[in-house]
Amino acid sequence: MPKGQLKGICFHPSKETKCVTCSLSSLCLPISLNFEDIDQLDKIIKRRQPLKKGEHLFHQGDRFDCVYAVRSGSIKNYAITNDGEEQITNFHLPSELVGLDGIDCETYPVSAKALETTTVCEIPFARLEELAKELPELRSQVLRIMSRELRDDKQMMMLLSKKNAEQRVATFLTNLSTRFKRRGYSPFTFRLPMSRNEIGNYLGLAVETVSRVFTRFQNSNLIAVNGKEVHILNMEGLSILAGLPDQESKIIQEPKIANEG
Amino acid sequence: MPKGQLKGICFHPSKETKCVTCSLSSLCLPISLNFEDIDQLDKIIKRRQPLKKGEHLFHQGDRFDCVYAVRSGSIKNYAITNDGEEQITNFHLPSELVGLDGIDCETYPVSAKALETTTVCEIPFARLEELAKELPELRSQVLRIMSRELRDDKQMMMLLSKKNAEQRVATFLTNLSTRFKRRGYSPFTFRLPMSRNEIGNYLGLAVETVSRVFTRFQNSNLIAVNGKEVHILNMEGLSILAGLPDQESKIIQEPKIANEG
DNA sequence: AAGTTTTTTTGATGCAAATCAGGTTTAACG
DNA sequence: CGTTAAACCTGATTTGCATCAAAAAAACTT
Repeated sequence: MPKGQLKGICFHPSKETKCVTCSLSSLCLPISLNFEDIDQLDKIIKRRQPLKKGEHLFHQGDRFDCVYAVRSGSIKNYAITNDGEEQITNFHLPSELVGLDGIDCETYPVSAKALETTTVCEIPFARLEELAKELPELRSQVLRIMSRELRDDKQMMMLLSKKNAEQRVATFLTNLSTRFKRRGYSPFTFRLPMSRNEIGNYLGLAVETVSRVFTRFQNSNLIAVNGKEVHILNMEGLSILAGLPDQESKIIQEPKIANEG
Repeated sequence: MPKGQLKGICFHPSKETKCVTCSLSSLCLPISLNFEDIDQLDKIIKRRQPLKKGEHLFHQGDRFDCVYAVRSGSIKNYAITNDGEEQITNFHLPSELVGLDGIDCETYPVSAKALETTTVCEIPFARLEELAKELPELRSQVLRIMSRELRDDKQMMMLLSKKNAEQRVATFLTNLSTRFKRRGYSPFTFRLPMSRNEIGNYLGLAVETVSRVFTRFQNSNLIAVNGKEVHILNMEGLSILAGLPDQESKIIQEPKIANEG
């Protein structure tokens, strides 16, 4: 399923890769940097030992010092709520940045945990800010990434406040599909890195509901599921259920009212 | 109820104020800038004519060019969903920045509408980026503000996926109270700038439910409501219902597991 | 490979909140 | 100022999903 070496096993990550040769650079921080600038960025980045499934990148409350780019595998962000429950706030796939919501904090506001064997690039934030002084492109790239995350969060808020169980799961699957596609994987066939429980937690649904919706989707030939393996059989049907993407909704505008400026 | 001139009526905003003399500067962009730097920031900011209730600051789909700081009044952000429904994504009070989620977009991804007579400072984003080149403090302030919004969004996601109707409304009221307090208003007595409908929309509840919860809170002497006027009678009770703030939750940590790094 | 734990699935039941319906109050406006 | 529309409240009913319970499947252990 993986194309190229996206998911290549790298036990010596330090010597293995540089941003310049990284297949993810077109989706990650280096976007829109020239070769020289990428090289400068590269110098401040540390490649860490791969995390095993269940290991933490950082804990809620740890001193904030770095942001991380996922190289392979996947990460979940979660917080512990007042009543001691886990609440998942995000899943991160390769090329995505983890830890941005801690920038103005002493400590990370959430924990980050590997869902599978995962490699990351560690970016000391202080040095990133230093470097950003000289590289306007890098600066605006950080802003763009954060702005995108803001928009994704608003989308998530809409999902949680307006969509029913089927729409939520359909949105989740099409969203994952899109992200896999951009990373060079098949948009139709992929392996879910997270459990049903985690999907439910993230989507504001009970595990049982997630399971039931999966079964229903299978019965109506939208998808075929085998454990964590998912095949999307009817992408259009799934997309319609999910609620069409943003382009469409932009056409629909609120009718202008009399007292309008 | 307002203290000082926070909510002062200003029909000639252009000559009226500069960041240096603005009572909100300690909450807004100029934070941590010295006098000279504030002056530079001031030069790129335009004070617009006040918006009347219901007027738009911008529409979803308008070309993105400026972010705005609310000076007085309040703004709601909303998007139109695929099925033509309005979905409110945020309310903005004085000193808060509007439009940050459009930074990496051609166009604003949401609309912004005045909930009452509202004055804003208009900040052309291109010029802000220019200025940020020379002012590292300004740069990190923008990052901090965005990072904070990210965290607020995660909080909102938790509210929407885990909290029941009473907890949502309690959270909403205590949150507003805190924000009013920081801005120099009473945390116990304030006027809701938005309708029950808008509260429900934002909190993922039906209008009727919001209304019922208000009544229940009133019956249990947590608050006294008269239309849009709210008095908080038992702040502690309300806070407990809302789920205690972040400090508490940081103490509770997930028990470390065997396979931990 | 047998045993143990965890995850997933399926069914039955209960409940919180949505929806529906009606009445009341408040705001808007000619 | 009176008329109309919008916002708000309250009760009755419905319903989607959570919860409870328990079996089946998968994933670790030894």
